[in-house]
Amino acid sequence: MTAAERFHNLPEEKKERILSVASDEFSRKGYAGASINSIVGQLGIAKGSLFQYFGTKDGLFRFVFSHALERVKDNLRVVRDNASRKDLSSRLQDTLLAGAWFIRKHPLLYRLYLQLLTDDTIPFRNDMLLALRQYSFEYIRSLLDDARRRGELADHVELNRAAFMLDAVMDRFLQAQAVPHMDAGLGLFDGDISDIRAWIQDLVRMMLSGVEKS
Amino acid sequence: MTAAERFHNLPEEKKERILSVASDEFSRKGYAGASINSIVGQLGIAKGSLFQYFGTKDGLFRFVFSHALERVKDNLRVVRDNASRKDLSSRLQDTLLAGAWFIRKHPLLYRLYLQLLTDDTIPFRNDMLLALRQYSFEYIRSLLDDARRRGELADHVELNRAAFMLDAVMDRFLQAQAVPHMDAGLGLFDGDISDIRAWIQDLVRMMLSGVEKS
Amino acid sequence: MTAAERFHNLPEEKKERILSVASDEFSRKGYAGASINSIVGQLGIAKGSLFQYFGTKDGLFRFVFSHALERVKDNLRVVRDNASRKDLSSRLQDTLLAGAWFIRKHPLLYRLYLQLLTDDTIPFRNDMLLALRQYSFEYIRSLLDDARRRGELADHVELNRAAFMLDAVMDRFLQAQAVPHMDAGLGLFDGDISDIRAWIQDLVRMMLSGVEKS
Amino acid sequence: MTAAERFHNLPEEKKERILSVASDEFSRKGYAGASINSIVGQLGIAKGSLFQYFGTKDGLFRFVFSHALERVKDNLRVVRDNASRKDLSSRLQDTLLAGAWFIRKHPLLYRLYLQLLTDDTIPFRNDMLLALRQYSFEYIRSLLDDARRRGELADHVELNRAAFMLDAVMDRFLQAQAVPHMDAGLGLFDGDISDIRAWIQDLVRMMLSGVEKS
DNA sequence: GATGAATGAGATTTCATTCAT
DNA sequence: AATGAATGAAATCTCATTCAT
Repeated sequence: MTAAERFHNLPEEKKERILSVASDEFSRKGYAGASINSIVGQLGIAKGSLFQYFGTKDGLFRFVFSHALERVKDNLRVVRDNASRKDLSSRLQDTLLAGAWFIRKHPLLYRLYLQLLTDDTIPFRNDMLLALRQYSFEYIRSLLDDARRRGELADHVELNRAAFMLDAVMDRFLQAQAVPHMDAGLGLFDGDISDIRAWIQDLVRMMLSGVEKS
Repeated sequence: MTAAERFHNLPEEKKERILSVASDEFSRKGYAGASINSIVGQLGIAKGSLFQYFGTKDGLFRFVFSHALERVKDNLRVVRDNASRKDLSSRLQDTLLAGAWFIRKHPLLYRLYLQLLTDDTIPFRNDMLLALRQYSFEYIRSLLDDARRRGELADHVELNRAAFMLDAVMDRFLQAQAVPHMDAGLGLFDGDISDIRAWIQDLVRMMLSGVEKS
Repeated sequence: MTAAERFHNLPEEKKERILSVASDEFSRKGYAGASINSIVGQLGIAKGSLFQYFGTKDGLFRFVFSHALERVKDNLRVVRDNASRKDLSSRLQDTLLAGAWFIRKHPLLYRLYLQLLTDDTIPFRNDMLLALRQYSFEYIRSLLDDARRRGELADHVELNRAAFMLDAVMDRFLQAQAVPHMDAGLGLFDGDISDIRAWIQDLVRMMLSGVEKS
Repeated sequence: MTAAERFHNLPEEKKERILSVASDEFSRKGYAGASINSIVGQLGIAKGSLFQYFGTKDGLFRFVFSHALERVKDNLRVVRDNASRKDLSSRLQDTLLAGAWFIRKHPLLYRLYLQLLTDDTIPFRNDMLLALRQYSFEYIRSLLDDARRRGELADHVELNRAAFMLDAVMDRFLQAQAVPHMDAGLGLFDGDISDIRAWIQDLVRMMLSGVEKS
């Protein structure tokens, strides 16, 4: 019986507690800084048990990360299906709103992703990061492809570059929900989720139509 | 004599070598993952010496980070002074070009900054991060304030939000120079620096005037 | 019901598989290096089961070892009975041939014996080792006693010393069948079993020239 | 500075104590059974120090083993030089006597060698074992080559087989000095070293009757 | 009777830090 | 001022063993 299977057989409640504590530890301290001792201490289980479930620290990190990624995909899938008939602006707004809501509910997951950007010591970092960026980029591209087909985009717009820009702004917007100080101390995102609708609308409008006087 | 003073008295060449190796280690492995052993091993100096110069690992990291920040500020100062008379589009282009050039020359410094976003174990992380974002945000705001004064911006544009968007796109653009895979594997930035002028022009045009068919 | 009884009640096929895998593990890695995890992993049975059969790691090792010893005794018994009428030279040759054949068929058992020579941590090691050496030594002594009775030996030959010498040479000859490199890389024993008859004849002739009545 | 160099710089007395305790541990418990904790406990030094000197457990074992091997070679070299003019019988006697004396003085070293025979988990075991057997075998061969040149050997004697036999008997004789019970409980070697001269003479006579020109 | 989850002691190894030379 | 030997806490990981199901 493999390590992963052993974990799978645990009661749902225990699995969730373990994932939650481990996500917290990794997202707060990074891969190298995270401590198995600290995790089992918080969980109140034996050190050996964690290694029965995941084999190594790498194994635990990978499990935590892919679990998080699945959650993100689930979320995006729902958004895409519900919004497939609307115009580009509405779909971007829906995506951002869903993303913000998700991140506020699971702030650790986003921070896990940020670890990937910088930490060379994370095993399989490159694979994980590439998979993630491709997933996000291709989602945006599919929205733009639809928009072009419907004639919503100016002719001169090159889709890869536009996708890059939209991805960047949306990603930073989401980052600001999870990482303190990313709004430069302006307190832009301290309120509850309803306050950010106006932000989202304005952001999408600026991206789509610019800021210059015409 | 304090630790910092001891470091200050070293020959310039040695100081540079120490900073360079330490930056490399921290930016690659993060704060927790970095190893003093590895640093002194690469440098070929005694472990005790490093502690004479910086007191603790924290002290070393802080010194490395603030040194990097000073370099970034130097760079931006030059850009600002040289470009103060141009219009918003030109100034953004100049900034992005200078940033890209800087990051390609000092890729480690940017990765150091990314560490700050995620690692709670970094001492004084919050202070450092806030200082950094404020510096960047205020730079963009000053560009926008000038543009409004000159009547270059549409009336409805709210400056904080616009600054946020510009900051986001530009930051991601710079990120893509330093972190592999951030361009989703499209190889957008593999060429040399002259290849990205077209990118920068298009990016700035999209930010300022949008992508939608008018 | 005792642990041993529980094992005894298992189907013959299963018992053999367990003994074979355990012998392999112990003979390869020594007592301390052997891992119960590895054994049950290879067997595909539950860890708890092994402890039901043998109680402890010690118990398993002791069982494996005495089982092996019984096999050796069985083999020698057959040789002794079949060869009781021949002269010393023929009986030594028969013994060596039977020994070589046995070791090629059960190489692990011989290596198990070698473990005993060195590993203080093996439980009851001294008892086991003494029993084994006595068994072997007395077998040789009995051959020599017969030879003296038949007048095959020179008068000056002291039987204990002669037994020691014969035991030594024969043991090393057998060792060379089981342990790679004991022939100093000459490849003396790489061929199949028929190739070693000449070796055996020559070895016995050299040994006996020293003790036989001329 | 490498680990080995660090050890080299220690005061002679300390180095000897460390080697002695480590040899004892390895030779008593085997590679896997030996415990770094136990070694540093006996030495009264910090665990980290041992790793500064030898890097890993493997490194420590290898150092201990090659140190032991050098001692053996030193011993043999002295014997060979002092005895080069004598006939085969005298030289074998000298070798055995020197070997017995050496083993009684350093019983651990011989037991270290026995570990090699059986333990697959010892790093570089095959290389070490082959080197050792070749060294021993070639020493015997050189004695026999000399003897043949001097016309001391019967024509029919094949040198490899004769070397094998001599090596075997002598090795077992030495083994009996270091491993209790190898004399089958007869107490043959319990006395002091002078008692074994008679043994040696008789052993050599028996061995050579088989190979010498009559 | 068989299972395998749980355990926690103990294994090897790394680390930042101190301090005598 | 520079060194690097010494340290011991803490890291990851393995292990034999127990016991409820």
